[in-house]
Amino acid sequence: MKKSKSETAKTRKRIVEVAAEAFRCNGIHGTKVSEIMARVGLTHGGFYRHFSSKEELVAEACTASMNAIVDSAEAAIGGGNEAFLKHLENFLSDEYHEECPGGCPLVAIGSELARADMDTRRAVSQGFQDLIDVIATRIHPDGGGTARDNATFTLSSMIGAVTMSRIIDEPGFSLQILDVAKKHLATLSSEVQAKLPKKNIEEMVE
Amino acid sequence: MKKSKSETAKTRKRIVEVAAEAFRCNGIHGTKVSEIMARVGLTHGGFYRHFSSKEELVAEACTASMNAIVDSAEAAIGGGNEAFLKHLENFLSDEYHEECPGGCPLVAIGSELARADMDTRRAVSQGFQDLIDVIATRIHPDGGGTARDNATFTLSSMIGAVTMSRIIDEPGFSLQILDVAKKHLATLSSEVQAKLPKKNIEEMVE
DNA sequence: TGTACATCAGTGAACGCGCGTTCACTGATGTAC
DNA sequence: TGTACATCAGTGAACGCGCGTTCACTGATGTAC
Repeated sequence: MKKSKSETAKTRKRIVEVAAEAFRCNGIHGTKVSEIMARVGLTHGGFYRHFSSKEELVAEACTASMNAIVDSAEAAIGGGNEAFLKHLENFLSDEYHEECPGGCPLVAIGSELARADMDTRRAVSQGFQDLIDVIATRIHPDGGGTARDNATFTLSSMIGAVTMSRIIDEPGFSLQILDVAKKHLATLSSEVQAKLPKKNIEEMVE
Repeated sequence: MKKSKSETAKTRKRIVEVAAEAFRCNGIHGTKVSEIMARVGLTHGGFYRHFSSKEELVAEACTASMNAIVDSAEAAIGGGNEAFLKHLENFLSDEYHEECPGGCPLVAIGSELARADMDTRRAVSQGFQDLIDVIATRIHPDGGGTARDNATFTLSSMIGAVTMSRIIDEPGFSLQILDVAKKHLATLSSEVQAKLPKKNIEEMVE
């Protein structure tokens, strides 16, 4: 049953993708290696041809999840200020409703990540910094100190809001938490627009 | 080895206290029943004289953790506006450094809570709402709509900041995340003071 | 190009450990008379 | 008040299941000649 190199690589990638989604849905502890492999269409024994341990997979899956989020944020930046705001607002809605596929590991497995091994935390930290950079660039093109601070606060407060909305057992209140966060997002955005000369905003779109 | 009723109750309470701290330190999955009992000074077998399952203990431990936080917030409200602000700022410092005893479960085990059973989530949700009430009262005595929204955002953004500061593997950046959140806390506070007539603030102290 | 051998992705049974839970037992305290 | 029995918190061995990991084996593909 030997496979070609490209097929092997494809399988490995598929395992990472499936794992990333599973971890976000059910947590790291809540996801079995055998479950991931079954979802890929393989048996669990073959897992160790691709990874030396579950931990190694966790690190790669988190990297993949973070990269996906950073990429989509970078893509959204091309759509102008309002489109980017919508993109952020989306994070405060879809996340909560769909729960599974399009999630942010910082929210979905946040407290597990704080106790994860070095590689995983490093990967996730890098992704967080990248996200901040993207948002800071949107807030102010030179990405200077204040813009970065604002981006940091914006991101961490969004993460807090979604985290809480998922813990709360009363759907109406969950939505309210997200709505309040959205309002603050809008406030920030209008402040930014008021401060920046219009042409700067145009330039930002590059 | 039969114990008096009050002794039995004391033991049970002690188990809850120890468990609450252990869960916050090492997570729910990361804490063994036997470990909790050992720390109380008992063997694991006796656990089931007090609780029907680990899950039941989780719910009670979370209730205890949340109650402690709400109580200390309520106590801080008596110290005036500045003292209360300091209290909130503390949440954004001690939490991060001491990591263990004085922690908030919403941060320490946030993503595990989102997947916890009904009783646990209900207990934690109640605690969150209580905390919001306390903060809203401080922001505006009648605790009306806007005050509650502000309190909600304040709390959830604080939770996000501490959550992220614990995930990030670079200590300097962790502190920065917390500092940025503190700055926003101060901003909110000064806005509140500017808006409220001074006597109202005095009255709030009751 | 064709043949023989090496490689290695994938299989599925089995291992081994951890951990929640159970259980027979102990013995100190509470209770009934 | 004193005595006999019942209760039940706590003990520690054992159970049982789950899950990460290992391993002997298979057979299709890659490689050497």
